[in-house]
Amino acid sequence: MSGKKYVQVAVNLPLSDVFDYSVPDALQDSIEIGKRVRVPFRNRTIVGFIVKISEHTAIPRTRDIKEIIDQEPLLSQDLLTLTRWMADYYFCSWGEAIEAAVAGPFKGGKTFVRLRKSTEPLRQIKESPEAIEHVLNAHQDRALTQISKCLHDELFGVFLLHGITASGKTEVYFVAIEQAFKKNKETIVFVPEIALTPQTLERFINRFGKEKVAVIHSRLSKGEKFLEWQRIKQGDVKIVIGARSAIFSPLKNLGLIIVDEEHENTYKQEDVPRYHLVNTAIKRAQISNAAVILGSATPSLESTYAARRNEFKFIELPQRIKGSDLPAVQIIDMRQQRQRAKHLQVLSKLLEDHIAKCLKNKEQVILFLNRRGFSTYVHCSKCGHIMQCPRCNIALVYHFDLKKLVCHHCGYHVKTQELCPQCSGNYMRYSGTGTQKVESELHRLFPNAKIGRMDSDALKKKNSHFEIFDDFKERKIDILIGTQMLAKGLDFPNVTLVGVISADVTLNLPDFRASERTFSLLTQAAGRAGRGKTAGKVIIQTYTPGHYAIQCAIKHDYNDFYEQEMIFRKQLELPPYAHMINIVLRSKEEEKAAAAAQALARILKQKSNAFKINMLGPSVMPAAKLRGYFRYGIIIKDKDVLKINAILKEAFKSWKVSSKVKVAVDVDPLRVI
DNA sequence: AGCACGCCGACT
DNA sequence: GTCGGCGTGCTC
Repeated sequence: MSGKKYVQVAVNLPLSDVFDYSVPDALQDSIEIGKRVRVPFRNRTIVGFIVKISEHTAIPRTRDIKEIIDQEPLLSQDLLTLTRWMADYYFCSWGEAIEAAVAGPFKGGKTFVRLRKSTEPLRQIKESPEAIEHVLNAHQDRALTQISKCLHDELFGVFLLHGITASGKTEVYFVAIEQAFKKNKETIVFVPEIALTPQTLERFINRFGKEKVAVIHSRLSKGEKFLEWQRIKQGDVKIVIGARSAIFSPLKNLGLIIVDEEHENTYKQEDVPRYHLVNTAIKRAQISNAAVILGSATPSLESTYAARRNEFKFIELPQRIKGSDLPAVQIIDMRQQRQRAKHLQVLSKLLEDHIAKCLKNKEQVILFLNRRGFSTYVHCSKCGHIMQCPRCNIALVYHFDLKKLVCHHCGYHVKTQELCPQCSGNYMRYSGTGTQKVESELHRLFPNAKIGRMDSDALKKKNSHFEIFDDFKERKIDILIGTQMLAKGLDFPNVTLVGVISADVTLNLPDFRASERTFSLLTQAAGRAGRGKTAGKVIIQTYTPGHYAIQCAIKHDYNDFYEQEMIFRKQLELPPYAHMINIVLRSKEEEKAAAAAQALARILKQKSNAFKINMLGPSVMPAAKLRGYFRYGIIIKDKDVLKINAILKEAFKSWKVSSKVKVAVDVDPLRVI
């Protein structure tokens, strides 16, 4: 006869503690770690997760569990361990981390989703297994020798696969997956959301068969997500392809994790828990003794730094697989263009001529501009009034199709008006260039060309991610203009010219990663050119041609860029030399946010006597006002995130934040905005 | 995060 | 008197 049992329950609230509950006799036999329960919480009932079962409790008066929701545990011990680590590292509660790990259809305590046969995510994809000949070149072969050893020994290890664009990284992935499969181990493959196209999935399915592959991404319905989750849980699936959240797939014998385009910023979750997939994937692999392959043509500085310190094993694919050369990159100094023409041009003469030549040769063109809309800046030339977002105080962007001014931060929009709201003068000027203006300029210059636009605005309208890509692939479009989403890993063999309308847009952002972003974007963009038989050409327009991010991109020289950028990072003690923890305090009342930030800073300063905390601020955030909130920030830089988090936890315990002030902690932020 | 409790001013 | 706005504290 066993005694009374207690369970520790984690709840999806920003409360750091777990809560002890007693188990009524009737439920004694069904309690299990990883199951969800309904528990009384003050005057309401909430859903929580059982994380521990014990015979004792330190709590004087526990309340009974009301109900056990699941027949089977929703989360394995491995995933509980992973989420516990996430909570510690990314400064959230265990319950919040677990909630992120629970698949869509189970959110909010939901139990069952009735599934129809028709909701099979891969149904549209035609299976056409071909006998592809997998001839690996010497570099690929060498890469695999190292990875194979790790897979064979079933040991944890991280490989950084630095392969230039079109160097055959995917084939390396495929063979590694096969080797894991031979060991009866499963693989998770991460690709940036945009690459989760039918074309990508087709490659995997043709290689491994529909039965073994599951797909997880945000566009699946709840029913589809449930179906995929269930297939994985039952052990039917050997390969999961997905976006970020696939890291929580309920695989039992995880052997390999592949993160393609590991430098991508979509791998960082922007809301709680603010985890980075690469870091989290490495942790999960460590828990499961699995191998990790991080692949990129432009690895993050963090990853290269880790590789140089032998924390990751470094593998290089320095040649394009078909032997074609990397495209020639030419810079156009827009300062001189400006002197020549009175009017500020969108396209330089040279770029215009090259486009014309391509069109004549029936070749395709991709143009990049990392800015949506038509005019990015609207002001009154009489009184100087600038049209700004009232909630964010940043310039509104004119959208031609909507005839509206739009805030790209918060989505606020107003109809355009003829007269200046300040002086009522009729002198409103529209300046600055967005993708829509480039599109209209192209129509003017090349009236016979078929022109497509690919940015988040265009996608909303088309409601399909792939239609434009398909049209482009089938050559129904001659010139495709788009934002950075166009640069990512896509393969259009008939593209011979890539033009970057302005390399300065990303370079001039108030962001310590601006150079890294620019170099990466330019390199990736250049990689879209000349993937077929005809050699490619890349033209970059810029006002800062001497900048090393641009100069290194021309030379396709990652290492040179790395060395130069690391000097700057070292001087300012920026990542990867230290981790950053960004604390943002926001309030609708500016003084409250400022006061709270100062109070927190004072407490941290006191603690810094004992712990040596390297703290910046409190200071007004670069985007000081956002969505109507005034924002103050404190940045802490340290090599040891867990140590800082422990100190922060202490600080928050001893200090009560006013309910009018909201606090957000972002560990390893991509940008400090 | 919610929600209750308790303290103040203002209004039928 | 009592409605309600807001600061404070607690949730096993």
